[in-house]
Amino acid sequence: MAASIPTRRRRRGHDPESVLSIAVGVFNERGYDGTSMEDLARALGVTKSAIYYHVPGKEQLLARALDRALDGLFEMVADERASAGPAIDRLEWVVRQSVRILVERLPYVTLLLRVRGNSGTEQAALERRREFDRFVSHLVKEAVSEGGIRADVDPALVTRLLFGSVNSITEWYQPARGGSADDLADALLTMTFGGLRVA
Amino acid sequence: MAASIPTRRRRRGHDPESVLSIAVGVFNERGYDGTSMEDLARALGVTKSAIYYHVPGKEQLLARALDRALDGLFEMVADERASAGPAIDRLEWVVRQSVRILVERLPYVTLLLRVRGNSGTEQAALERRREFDRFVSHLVKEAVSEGGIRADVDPALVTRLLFGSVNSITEWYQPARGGSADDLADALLTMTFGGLRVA
DNA sequence: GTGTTTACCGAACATTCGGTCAGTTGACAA
DNA sequence: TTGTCAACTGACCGAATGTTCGGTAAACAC
Repeated sequence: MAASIPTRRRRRGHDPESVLSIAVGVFNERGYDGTSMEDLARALGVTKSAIYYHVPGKEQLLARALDRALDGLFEMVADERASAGPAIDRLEWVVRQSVRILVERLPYVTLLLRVRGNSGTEQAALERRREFDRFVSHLVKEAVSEGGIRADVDPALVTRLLFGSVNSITEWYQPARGGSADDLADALLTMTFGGLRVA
Repeated sequence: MAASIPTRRRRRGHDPESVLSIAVGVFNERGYDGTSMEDLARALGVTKSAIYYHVPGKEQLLARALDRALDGLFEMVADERASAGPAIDRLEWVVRQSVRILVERLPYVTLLLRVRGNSGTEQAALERRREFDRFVSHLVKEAVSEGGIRADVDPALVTRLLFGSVNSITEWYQPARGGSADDLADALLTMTFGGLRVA
């Protein structure tokens, strides 16, 4: 007789990681403030109080999720490819990597982009995000002054419009149906760097 | 004397309109779900219960705000300039008008773009919004097949990236400091239609 | 077997939520 | 002077909120 069929032997069981990933999913569906611990409990298949065995509370869940997104962005900025070479090439690389991170860590970045600063946790995340934005903005300015980007546009404005397009990916991208991160980045760079209009 | 026509002398105080515009401001600062009626009361300088003298409740406030944004978009779509002429020109016009509406009705559109469908009110707004998106998406497809827009990009994808850029305006535009809606639209169309890169 | 740990439940906590209602105020008309 | 009425207050309601805590069944270690 087959000694031990290990299926369903072990009790299901959550850990902080699985709680986080499921919670972030619900946060993105209903919004952080619109999500109650009861909602999370239902999604996890446990009672409210069980959540507190794995994580300290709702806000910690948010903090961990936001860090996961921000850490990705800052790891990229630290890469030498973000600091060496022609600014236009660095910008293209940063845009491409941003799309990659956004797709890889989709739920976490989605959550980050919806943060409004309602708590200390959110304000801290906003400040880190602004630091990233400043980095990119500086890059665009360099690209303009190096002649890689047309000079008849305001660099700060272009940065915002460009990353508005990048960040919008969180609003509609579905990993199952959409193309790869590279395909996305190709389309985005074609439009913003090359232009849509047929000459 | 036919002076029975009531001279509209108003006492100091609020009306449904002023309550709405202040409420939408708070909704955009803290998020709809993150805003309590107590928060609104504080911003209005009255007690919670005074709000109910002017409006039926919190969700009605949201519904009215969302309609104000959506009505603007659908009025534009109904204009003949959205339906007649080369698709590339119609698209440019729609983008330009979208920017204009977004700037004119900034707080209302901002609120609309953050709706996730948590209630019947929100779901109804989402459905109207999707209808608008479908209109624009169709316009891009036409522009591709008419040869106005390069054919090596997926029309649906381009629509999303393009309007991701447009919609991002709500995330950072400040009427006091930023340029006019026309300036914004110029920069946006320069980037997306003409391309950033110097040839 | 016994003891320990893991993962959870159910009840309760104080607080806040959106909303109701009887009553008050003060500007105005008569 | 009196009455009207728009605009508002303050007390309150039941429900929902995030969180705590005592207890417990199952899995594991010995």
